[in-house]
This record gives sequence, structure tokens and C-alpha cells, in this order.
Amino acid sequence: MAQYAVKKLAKIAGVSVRTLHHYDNIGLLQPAIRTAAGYRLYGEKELLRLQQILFYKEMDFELSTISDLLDDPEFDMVTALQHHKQHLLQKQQRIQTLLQTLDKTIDHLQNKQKMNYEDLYKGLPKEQAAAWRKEAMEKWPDQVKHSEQQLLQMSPTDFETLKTSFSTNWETLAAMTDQDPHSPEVQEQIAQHYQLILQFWGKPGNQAAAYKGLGDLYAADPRYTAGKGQPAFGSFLRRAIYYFTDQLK
Amino acid sequence: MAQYAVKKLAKIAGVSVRTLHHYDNIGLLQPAIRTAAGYRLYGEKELLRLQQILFYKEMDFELSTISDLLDDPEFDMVTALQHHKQHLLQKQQRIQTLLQTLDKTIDHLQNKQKMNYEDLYKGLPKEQAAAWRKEAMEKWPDQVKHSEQQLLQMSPTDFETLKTSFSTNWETLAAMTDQDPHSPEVQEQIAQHYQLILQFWGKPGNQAAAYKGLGDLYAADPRYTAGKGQPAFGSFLRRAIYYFTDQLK
DNA sequence: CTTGACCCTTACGCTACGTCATACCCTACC
DNA sequence: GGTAGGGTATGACGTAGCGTAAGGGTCAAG
Repeated sequence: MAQYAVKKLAKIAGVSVRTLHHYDNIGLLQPAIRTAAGYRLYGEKELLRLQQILFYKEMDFELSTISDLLDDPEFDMVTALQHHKQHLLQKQQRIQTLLQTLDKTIDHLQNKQKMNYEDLYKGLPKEQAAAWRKEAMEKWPDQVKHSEQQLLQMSPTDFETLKTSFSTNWETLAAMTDQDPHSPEVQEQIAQHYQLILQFWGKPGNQAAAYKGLGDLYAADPRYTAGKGQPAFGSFLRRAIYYFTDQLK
Repeated sequence: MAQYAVKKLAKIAGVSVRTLHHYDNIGLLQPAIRTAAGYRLYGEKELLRLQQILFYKEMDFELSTISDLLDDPEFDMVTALQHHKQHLLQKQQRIQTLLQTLDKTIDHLQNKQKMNYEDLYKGLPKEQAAAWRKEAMEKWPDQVKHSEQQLLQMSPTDFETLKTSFSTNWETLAAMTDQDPHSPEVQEQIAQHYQLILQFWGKPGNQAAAYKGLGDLYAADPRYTAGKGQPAFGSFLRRAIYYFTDQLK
């Protein structure tokens, strides 16, 4: 007849020694023998019982219930299992509801973000918002995420102010395309633009470098380099931004 | 500005006072003011925060996570919610598996029971098992349930023995239909029959009365009172059982 | 001033163990 | 026979989110 000490049985059954101690303490699984030194020794019968315990545990029964199941031969197994099934069905239903609520909430938040972004760029060249966001997401996903957070935290009035400032600043710059990018007037608008960008760019990091990157973005964007309106707007912006950024050092 | 003491806030939000104490202790929701006497006073802001806490709690977030959500404005809400959604989906999957296993187990047990009953009556008049079980279920559902438990607990060899004894006893009785139900030979078989019935009837109670009822059942069953084989078997059994039962007192 | 409703803190209980800390036991090797 | 390196034992605290007393102040109404 095989005898198992705690560690051996634990390994066979895939549980911890502490678990066996615990089961012994609460009387769920007691060793067949205690040696003179107090060692627990389990036999085949105990191993079998442990298997059953683990089965019911896997079924999410509480240990006290498992005790009842195994110790009371009068126990109506089928009924117990059916009760438990009902229990699980309720849990499942609850989770289902939670998932639906979560989906709604996520949807809500995402729409809110999108709205804000589109709002923010209202008054700017069409589709800039979406395009810019997409490009930014590819280059600096963390920054963009953070930025969206910032916007969501903002109060409606603050948000409105920021939006107006942005719009005004952008139009002013657009009207300066034929001026010298290094001129104080242009640089003043660029400085303001920089501040605005920072307001929702926000997160610390190499802001100057990021801003330079934004200049590259503008310059590379066909919407600002080609077309009818202001063919040189993109490169104008980049030159102004580069100059400004270099002054920051 | 409205002020709420613990009980009031608790009632409004539908939580316990202890919960508010707890939230204060862990810093999740601290009162706006502490009076000189140490009373907690909450304002509207705290009520709002509590609502949010409860929302996330409803979503099964841990309190520590809720703390992070509410206290860190940088928190990426959407990502957090999506993570949580994955978490719930896994839970759901697990429950699904559990339910399937449960169904299998229940099915297994029920089939096992049915099999046993049919096995038990193999060799007896056809369909007696099912019919008898049905009738018994209507009259003494608890007894029958218990009986089935007994059978399930029985070892295969014990079960086989019981089956054979039952079959032999029944055939012996059937062959005695033309004898005197009160004769010692018949009574001996009835006594054995009684013992066998008790073996899976088992549960204490008014066993003698139940056995008499079984006699009535036999006598009322057209299969034992009419037909070709042994037209008087039913009433023979009842007379024998009644006589036997009366001797028990 | 008393009563009753409300408030406070302290602290154990619950589930199923994980994780030390401290100390004893056992076997093998020298 | 001593010692090193296993394995073992018994506490006892920690976890999450409160429930549930115990023991004792506070406040407004009558």
C-alpha cells in the first residue's frame, strides 16, 4: 500500500503543501496516519478523495459544500449539481449585463473623444483633424492617447476657449504665408501656436523635438504644399517652427 | 450646501455605514469635514464620487483600481475598460466550460440511476421497474430519492448480489401463488422480500406501513391481478404482506 | 436631564489559502 | 557520531470587502 507524505501527494495532485495542511485543519481531507514525529501520511483512499475535492473545487463549489457532498452519503447529488448550475447561470447572466454596460460605456467615451477632436479642428482646413490624428497616432501613440485624456478632462468652457484660440491662431498664420518666417510677428504667432499645441500635447518629454516633427508633418503634407490656396503654407510653417524651436535652446 | 452624515449618505447611495467607514479608511472616499466630535460629513462632491465608485464597483473593479481610476486624471479610461472587458470575457468562458461539465455530470448521474433501476428489475415482469418507480415517486418521492442515493452508493458487487436476490425471491414467490399466503414457507419468502425492499428503501420511518402500502400497490396493479400468467398474484402478495406486517407489531 | 437615535473606534470573522519564521526530523555521507 | 541538506511541523499574519458586534461618546427633542 502506497504511502504519501505531504509534498509527494501535493505534487501528484498538483496542489500546494499548504493546501493539504489547510484541508487537514478544516477536516476536509485528513491523513490516514500521523507518524510519531507528527508527519502526515496519506494512502490511496485519501488520494482519491483529494481528486474528488479538486473536481468539485474546479466546479467552483465552496470547501464547506464539498465537505457536505463527500461526507454525507445521503446527499442528493443531482439536485445539488442542478442548484449549482442555476447559480452559475445567474453569474453568467450578470456578466452578460456587465459586458453590455461596458460596451456602451466604451462606445460613449470613444465617441466623446472623436467629437472633441473634430470640434477642435472645426474652422481649420477640412479633414485636418482626422488626418492629423491618424498620422500622430502612428508616430506618437502614447502622446496622442495622453492628449485625448487631457481633452476629456477639460471643462467645456476651457475647451471652447482653446478651440477658438486655435482657430484664430491658425487663420492668422495662414494669412502670413508670404511673410518672412523669422519675422517677429510670425514668430509671435508660432509661439502662441506652440503654447496651444502644448496645452493638449501636455505630457513632458522632448517637446521641442516633437514640435519640430510637427513642422515636418506640415511641410510633408500635400494639403499645405500643393493645391490652390496657399501652396507654400506647409514649408512656411516648417521654417517658422524650426527657427522658433532653435531659439528655445 | 447640503451636508450628509454617514447614515444619510449611506441611505441615499444604498450602501452600509460600514462601507463608508471602510472607504474612508482606505482613502477611497473621505468626508469633506470632520466635526469636533469626529463625525464624518459629506458634501455633494463626495456623493458624486460615491456614485462613480459604485458604478465601477458594479463593473466588478477592485477598490484599489477604482482609486486609481478616480484619482489619476491621466488614467486611460478606455484602455482600462477594454482590459476589464477581456477579463470578463475570460470569466464568462470559464463559466461556460463549467456549465458544460456540469450538464455532462448531471446527465451521467441520471443515466446511471435509470440504468440501475432497470437493471434491478431485470428478470421481473416487463416494465415493472419503470412503472413501479413512477408510482412510488408519486406516493413517496422522498423515499424514492433516498433509495436512488442508496443504490448509487452501493458497490457493484453488492449491487449485483442484491439484484440476484431480488430476482430469485420474486420468482420463488411467483411460484407460490396457489399456496396459502399465511403459510410459513410463503411468509419466509415475504420476510426476505421485506428485507430486500428495506435494503434500498432504507430510510427510517414507518416501514411496516410503507410495506403494507406496497402490498396495496401490488394488489391494485392490473399486471398482477388480471392477464394470463398468474391472475391472483397481486392479491396473493397483498394478503401475504398484510399478514406478515401484522406479525411485526 | 433623560431618552433614543446616531456617531465613533477597535477588532474579530469570513474564504482559501500564500508566505514567512522558527524549529524539529530524517537520511546520507564522512 | 556529527553534520549538511533535504522535508516536515506549527503558529501567525496578510489578502478583499466589508458584516457584526462590543463598548462608549454626541446630539436634538421632550
